[in-house]
Amino acid sequence: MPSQSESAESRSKQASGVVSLRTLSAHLGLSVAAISRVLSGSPAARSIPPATQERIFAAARELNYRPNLLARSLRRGQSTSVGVLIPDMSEGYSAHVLAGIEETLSAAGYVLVMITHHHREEVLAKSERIFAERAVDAVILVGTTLQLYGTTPTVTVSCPDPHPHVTNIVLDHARAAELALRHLHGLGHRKIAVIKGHPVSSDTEVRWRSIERAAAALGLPLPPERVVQMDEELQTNEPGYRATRKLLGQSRDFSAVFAFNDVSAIGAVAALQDAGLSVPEDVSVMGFDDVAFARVHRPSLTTVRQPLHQMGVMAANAVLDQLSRSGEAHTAAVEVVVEPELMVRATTMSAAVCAVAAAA
Amino acid sequence: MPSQSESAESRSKQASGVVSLRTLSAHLGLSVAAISRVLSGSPAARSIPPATQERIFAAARELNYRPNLLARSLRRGQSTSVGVLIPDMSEGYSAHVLAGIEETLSAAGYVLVMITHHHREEVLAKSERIFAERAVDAVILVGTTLQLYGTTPTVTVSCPDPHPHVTNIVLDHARAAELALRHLHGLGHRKIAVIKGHPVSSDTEVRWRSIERAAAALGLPLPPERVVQMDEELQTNEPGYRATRKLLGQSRDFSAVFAFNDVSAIGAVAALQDAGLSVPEDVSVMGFDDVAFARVHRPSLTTVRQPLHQMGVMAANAVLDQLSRSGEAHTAAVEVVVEPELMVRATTMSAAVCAVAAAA
DNA sequence: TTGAAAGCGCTACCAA
DNA sequence: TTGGTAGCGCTTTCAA
Repeated sequence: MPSQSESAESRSKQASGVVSLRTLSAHLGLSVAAISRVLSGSPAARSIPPATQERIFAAARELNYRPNLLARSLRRGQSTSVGVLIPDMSEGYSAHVLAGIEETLSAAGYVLVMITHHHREEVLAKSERIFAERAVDAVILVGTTLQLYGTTPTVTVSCPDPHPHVTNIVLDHARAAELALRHLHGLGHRKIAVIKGHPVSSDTEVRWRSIERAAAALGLPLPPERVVQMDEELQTNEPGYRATRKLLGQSRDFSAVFAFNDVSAIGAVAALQDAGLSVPEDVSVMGFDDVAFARVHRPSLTTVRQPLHQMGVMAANAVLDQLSRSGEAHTAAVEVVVEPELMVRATTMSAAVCAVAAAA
Repeated sequence: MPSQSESAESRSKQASGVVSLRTLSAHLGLSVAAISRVLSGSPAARSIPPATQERIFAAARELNYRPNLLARSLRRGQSTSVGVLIPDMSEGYSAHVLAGIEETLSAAGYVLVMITHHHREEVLAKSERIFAERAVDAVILVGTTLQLYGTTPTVTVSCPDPHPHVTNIVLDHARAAELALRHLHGLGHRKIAVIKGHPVSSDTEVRWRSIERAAAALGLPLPPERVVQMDEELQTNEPGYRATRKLLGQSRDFSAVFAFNDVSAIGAVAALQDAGLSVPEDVSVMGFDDVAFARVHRPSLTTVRQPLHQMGVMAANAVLDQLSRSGEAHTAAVEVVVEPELMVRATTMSAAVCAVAAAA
């Protein structure tokens, strides 16, 4: 009824049907400020009587009020959004990590600003602009060479370049290589071939160095003719297939193949079979990552499991943690190391062992 | 040098280091309005001399100016963001569609506001609030029962409920069923078992009805004992494995299995093999979707291909199309029908056929 | 050709 | 306990 409110109401473009604080203000005869305090859960709301608060909540519900987060973000200087830079999203590795990130951050009310770069330099360069324009509160990089975004809190997953102000979630690569090679060694393998990743993959270098060290520790030689590198970053089995063909051309003097990841391991199995070898009877194959189809594939794939989903969750939590105490001194460099796990399946089991396992 | 600019400068919180139009204004001695016109590519910029424009661009580059899209969105009443509601993102189907959406929309300067609902009712309900608060310009629903978001332009992919104002990208299910059954029929199969999808999957009903019709047209009976339904929505091979076990318990009188999707087809292959049957010698198996591992799996999976990536691209383009002519009358209901494609691979080839194919 | 100013919806400061 | 109001950074009329 207050005519003053009426005029405020008509001044606004209510024809558009958007319910703002002004709409509620006119409806309730209360100030915009009071309503904002109550609905945004501001600490200042404590000084407003419960009866009034209830009236405000009721009106908000009735008129279906939605705060405009763009306006809130502009005012508060934070957008409750997090930038995510990832090579790809339609393949296993990224998808698992991304799911963990998404789940955690959206539960906390955040929204993702996702960029998939497909390892293209121009997209990486553009990412800074996009994140800045959208005013993301933080950035998560997955499997990507480090990009720095000024003072924006940054968390990385499996990024090769450590940096004093960036939290990095990394696998214990030394342990991973040890698990894999020790397992093969334990099965009696002494001549092990290795498929290195494509140079563009962020884990390629560190993985290879870890394998070299673990092999040396076990006294396993890694002569050049038993090492091949993938010629493409494609997330299909083809690069692994081709790499294994090349390997077979260089040498047949090996009894096990340690592939860069699961998808290339599947390609390796196919190439070995096409060459008339059987897996695991003639050659054992070991994958890496434990993506969904590693278990599903026949023969099921022995692999070193990276807890990818959990790594996504950890990255998201690291972001939330940094954002929650953004007033404090810059946190020291953190490297969160996660543990790999050996998943023993059919591709490293002899037929006899398989039968026993199936019976169990 | 203009002291007036100086004061404008100092009034602002330049200590924060954020370069806004005001910063540029102070730097250049030009009005905020003029700079905005030039940098935002407004048509009004044509009335500004090239020399001045160049000066403005130079300063923007030099000071690394980034427009604040939050502020722009607030002012313009559109956010250049699109909401995407999807069951899951870490499995094949959604990931392929999502990749197409992401690729297309991010090339157009849009950002996604993604919600994964995992078929949980409360998340679906919450989605409206999230999209409204973030002021998305449009919404894309993937494999989800229709949600209506007021006047927000909406495009759906594989959604069961047509609606007069919603563009729906759908597969030609009749054609898909016909392709699959005709192929099996052509191989001589007369007793075909079917694994129906879980009731929660948006394609389950329409897929089943199409199969019934195509089977009738070919004179193929579908007795209840040769039909099973998946008991879970999980995107692993397990529901398909269990369904096939159940099927084998009900009947062994079939020579082919048409699974609901690729992942359940893989489960079916495993279950058949575990029951001592070989694929495709004893039983042929047909999948649906053609996700990445259908080709990679051994035996490789014959399947009905949905152009999932392309469907994502089409959905994104439909959104862009609607947004570009938002002044015009509401476009009529559109149903974009995409064509399935039969991918013949090993699981429906007899050993003899396989050998021929491998030689080719 | 350029600038002043209103205002998008919100929050937070300062008064009352 | 409540309200007025400045202002986040931007675009866009309206004037000059």
